[in-house]
Amino acid sequence: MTGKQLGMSARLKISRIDLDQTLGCGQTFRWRRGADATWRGPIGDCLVTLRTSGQWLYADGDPKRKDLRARVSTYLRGADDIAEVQSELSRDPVMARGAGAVAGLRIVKMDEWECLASYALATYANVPRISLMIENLASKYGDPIAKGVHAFPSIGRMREASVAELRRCGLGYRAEYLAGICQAVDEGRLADMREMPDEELRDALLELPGVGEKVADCVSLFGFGRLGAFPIDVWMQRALLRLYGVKGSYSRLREFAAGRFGGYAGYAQEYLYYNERTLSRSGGCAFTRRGASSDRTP
DNA sequence: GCCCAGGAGTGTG
DNA sequence: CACACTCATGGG
Repeated sequence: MTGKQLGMSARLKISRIDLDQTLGCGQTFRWRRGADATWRGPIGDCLVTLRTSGQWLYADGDPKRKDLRARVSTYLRGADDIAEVQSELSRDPVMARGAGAVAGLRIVKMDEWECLASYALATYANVPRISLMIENLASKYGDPIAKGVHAFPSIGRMREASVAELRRCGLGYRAEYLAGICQAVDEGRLADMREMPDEELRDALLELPGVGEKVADCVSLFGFGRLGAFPIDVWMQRALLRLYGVKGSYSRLREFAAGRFGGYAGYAQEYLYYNERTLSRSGGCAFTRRGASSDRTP
């Protein structure tokens, strides 16, 4: 093929979606925002550019992909009923006050393997560095899918790499964990895990080296689409203390969240995470503990 | 230079 | 059960 390809375009209706909230909140690591408010990133082996206009979401991608619309819709969980999510969560007064400000945030549905490997690297590192580690791995082991962009590497391809080689991608001590996960998991195992009930899946993930409760919950939520999962990191500890006055062990906070947020705890978690990390940085907290907006910075 | 980061594993009280 | 310590390294 010679000459520039315009690429295939698809138009989707995904209720209330906000790409900045959804792709910039830190749940996923490979999307980049352009100055024109477009977002570019890989979905599997397809590089996609997204933009919103009015109530429509436009997706541009590889012209050879006939399933671009389906891929994007699945990835952004277009079938989720956000009105119902918001309604359910708003039985909690704190959520009732702030959830509307983040109604455009959707949990993503990442590829299971990409999610597992990515969050295994996400321990004790900030989001920019996690992105760096992943891009290093992709450019070294992933198939090229566009100029300067590589797909996330397959399990098989990454399994062939030595620990020392992985470490050279800047993984630090995480290299051994990733290598161990590659040994313990294959496509068949991931397929089995898709069929497991939530708790069994969580236990299966916890058996993997370098996977603790927080990573297991992230992978359950963003990789396997279990919306009841509630990952707790330092930001969530702060949010739960500040907004609900609760603190304690992981299991204690987890039980609090399950009782308070139910089956959509994953959405509540991401709402609070986004609020704590992004909104409170600029002094514009959507969620407040009590009173309408009395504790906002004027 | 310093502190922090979407923690987990291991050992100890 | 709760802590304390270590792990390796780039970002802000």
